[in-house]
This record gives sequence, structure tokens and C-alpha cells, in this order.
Amino acid sequence: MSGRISDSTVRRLSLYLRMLRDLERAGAEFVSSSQLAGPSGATSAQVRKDLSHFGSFGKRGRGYSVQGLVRALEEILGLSRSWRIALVGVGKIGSALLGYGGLAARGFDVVAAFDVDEAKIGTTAYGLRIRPMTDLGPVIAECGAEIGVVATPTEVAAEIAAELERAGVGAILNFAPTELSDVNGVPIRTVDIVLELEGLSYLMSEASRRTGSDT
Amino acid sequence: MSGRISDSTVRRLSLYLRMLRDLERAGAEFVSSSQLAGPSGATSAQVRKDLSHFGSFGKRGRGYSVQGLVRALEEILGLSRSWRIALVGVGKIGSALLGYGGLAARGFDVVAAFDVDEAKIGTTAYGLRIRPMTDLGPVIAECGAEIGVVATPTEVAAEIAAELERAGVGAILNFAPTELSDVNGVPIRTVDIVLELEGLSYLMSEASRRTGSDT
DNA sequence: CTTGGTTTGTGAAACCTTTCACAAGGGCGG
DNA sequence: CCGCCCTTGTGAAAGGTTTCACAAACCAAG
Repeated sequence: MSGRISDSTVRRLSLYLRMLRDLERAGAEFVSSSQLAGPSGATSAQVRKDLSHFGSFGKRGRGYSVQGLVRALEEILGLSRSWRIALVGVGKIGSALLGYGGLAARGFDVVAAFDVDEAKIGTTAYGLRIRPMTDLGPVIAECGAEIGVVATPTEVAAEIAAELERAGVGAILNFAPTELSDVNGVPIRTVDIVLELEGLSYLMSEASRRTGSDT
Repeated sequence: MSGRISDSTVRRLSLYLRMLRDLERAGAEFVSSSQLAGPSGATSAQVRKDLSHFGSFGKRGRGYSVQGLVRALEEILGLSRSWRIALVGVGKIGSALLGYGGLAARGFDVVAAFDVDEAKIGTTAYGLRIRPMTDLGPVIAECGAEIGVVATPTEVAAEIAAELERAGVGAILNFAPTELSDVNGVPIRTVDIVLELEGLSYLMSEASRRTGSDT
């Protein structure tokens, strides 16, 4: 067991955990790999392989203890604790994040928010005071945020990411439509809506090319 | 050339296109695969392989014509036309999307918006009248939207996706943190922020486990 | 205790993606 | 026109992920 775990495996673990929590709430005691497989779009073999990288959690002939597996996955994914987020850029996406209760509910607390806009600085959004960019370093050091979120215009995204790294965050989530390179081993994930739409555009064009030419 | 193109290849094509447009604006005439490779985090061989699936666009010894490749990629990705989007759910994320000029700028126009909230129906957000969910089918048929965006609470996301499919959209972008299965060959892409954060949580935990145990 | 039905954990095989390495082609200076 | 340098396009090799298939293990019933 245990080596380097692929991104797609980690993704699926999150999905399994989600389903397991539903099952736990519903009072289920045991679950089999094939039950777990369906909703995540995986196969039962994949579920077992994914889990086997971290240990042996099931009982043969019986399946996995729902509660036990929830705890195990929370431990593996680092979700048995909560994480503090520093948000940079309180524009449309930033505000949407602040107002989205789903984050705090899952252990991701936004503890600091920054913006360059003089009009916003000092005001309060969703109970959080918006601070000037110049305070970024000290405030992050003080509140101990582990995750930085970049919700700024594309042009400054790279620079902000670098500042967040310098301020000591351990990971960055980027909403600007630009690829940021994780320079110092600080992992960066980019959520790029335009990229997703373009992917869909490709698939639709492909589909119509196919029906257009096949007769 | 040409077979089934992988998701990751299409993703990279979008990134190449982005960079090519910058180059075009900057007045560059030619670009080599290695120049194109850097910023997207790909290798030059990967760039050439990706492009080779669709044809032969470069000149040996010279590179690719920036303008020519922009046009070719737009054609391949289906971006030489514009797409119409129907948005379901004008909450925080939905509003952020409506207000985000970046979409229209890249040929993705939100042409219809729906919500269940009586207080919102009939009002105008970013120049678009919000319509009741009950009009979804007819309105989509009328305005000819090709892409449906699900920005609703998780509980109803699957149902809404099904309604969008029935209404005739060709693709769905889902913001609810739940895996939706593309039942009728209608591709679905999910943007799941919690999943991304959990992925980062895993990486940070992994990193600290490593430093914690290695001495 | 034994039998039968069920499900895990896991090597091996199949499949897919990325990287390598090089022949083929193009431009340019002389 | 020749020779040199540069870059593409692409088979082949390497590397990674998913699927297959089955022995090992567990439970329950008789």
C-alpha cells in the first residue's frame, strides 16, 4: 500500500466520503464497494483499489463499516480538522464564496478577506471586515490561514499568488482564468469556468460534426 | 490523425489558444511548440502531439503561424461561433456568473435566467429578466440556448439537469457539489469547489505527515 | 462443524497518456 | 545551389491508471 496517490484517486475519495456521510445520516451500518461505486461514476474494483492504497478497511463478505470508513477517509483527506482560508478579491466571485455557507459547514472557514478597492476596505461583508491588500502578510501570519483563495482579475492573479506563498499559506485555490505554476511546492488548484465551457463547446461541436458528416 | 480525443488534450488546447491570442495581440507572427508549452505546463512534444490529432499546422524549422493556429483552434474547439447559456438559479453563484463580463467576452452569452424565488421572478439582474422555473422548457426552446448552467442547491440539481436535458440543451455546467450522470449523451461538467478544497486539504495533510515522520 | 453465498484485497492484463528520439522538411546566408 | 541550423510530425518506449479475475476471508444457517 501507499505510494504516490493520483489526483483522480483523491477526487474519488472525496466523493466516496460524501456518499458515506449521507449513508451515515440515513443510519446505514455497512456498505459494499459496488454500492459506493455507482454514484461516483466509478467501478467497484476502483473503489477497492483506491482504498487499498491506504490500508484495509473492509470485512470480506460484509463490506465496509460506514462509520469506520467515514472516519478513515476524513483522516486520510485531512478533514478531521478545520482549515482557515484567506480570500483575496471581494468582487463577484469572492462575495459569492463569502456568502456560501457550504464551506464553513464542511470545515473551511474564511477568516480574512482582502481587496484593493478603497470603497470596500473597512466595510463588512457577511460578518467579515475587508482589509487592504497591504495588510496581507501580517494578517495572514496573525490569523494563521492555511489556504489562500485568489479571486482577483487575471492580470494580478500571479502576483497575488506569489504574495500568498510568501505570507505562508500551504495551498492556493485560484479562480482567475490563468494557469499558475506552483513554484515552492505550494499546490495550486485552478477553477476555470471558461475552460469548462470551452470543453463543452468542443464536445458539442464534435457531436454535430459527427451527425453532420455521417449519413 | 483524429480518433477519440482525451479530456486533458482538449483542456490543453484551450490553454494554447489563450496564449496564442495574447501572442496575436502582441503582434507575434510565429510561435514554436516549446514557446507554447511553457505556460500551460506541458512539454513541447505534448503540444505537437496534441495538435497532430487534428492535422498538420506548423512549418518545420519555423513553428506555427500564430494567426493560423488561433483560427484552427477556434474551429476545433467550436469557438468560431458564440453559444447561448440558460442559467438556472440566480443565487450567489448565479449572480456572480451573470455579472462576470468574461463570459460574454469569450462568446458565451447568458440569454435566460430562472429561479424559484417569487421575490426574484420578474426582476432584472444585469439586464436579464428572471423567469419562473415553470417557463424553463418553452423559454429555452424559444431562445435556443445550447448550454444549461445549474446553480441551484444540491438537492434539486439532478432534477434541474434532467429538465434542462428535456428542454433540449446540448451540454450542462453544474455548480452543485454533486456528481450528475450524463444520461442521454448530454455532456455534464461539474465545478465543485468543495472537492478542490478537499484535494488541497489532502495534499497539505500529506505534506505535514511526511515532514512529521521524516527526521 | 460444514456448506454456501457474499465481498474484500490484489496481482496480472488491458488500456490510455506522456515522453523520447529522430527522420523529414523548411529557411537563410553565402 | 549548398550546407547548416532549426522545428515539426510521429512511430516506439515508458509510465500510469483502470479493469479483470480469483483466492482468501467472513457470516449465517443448518
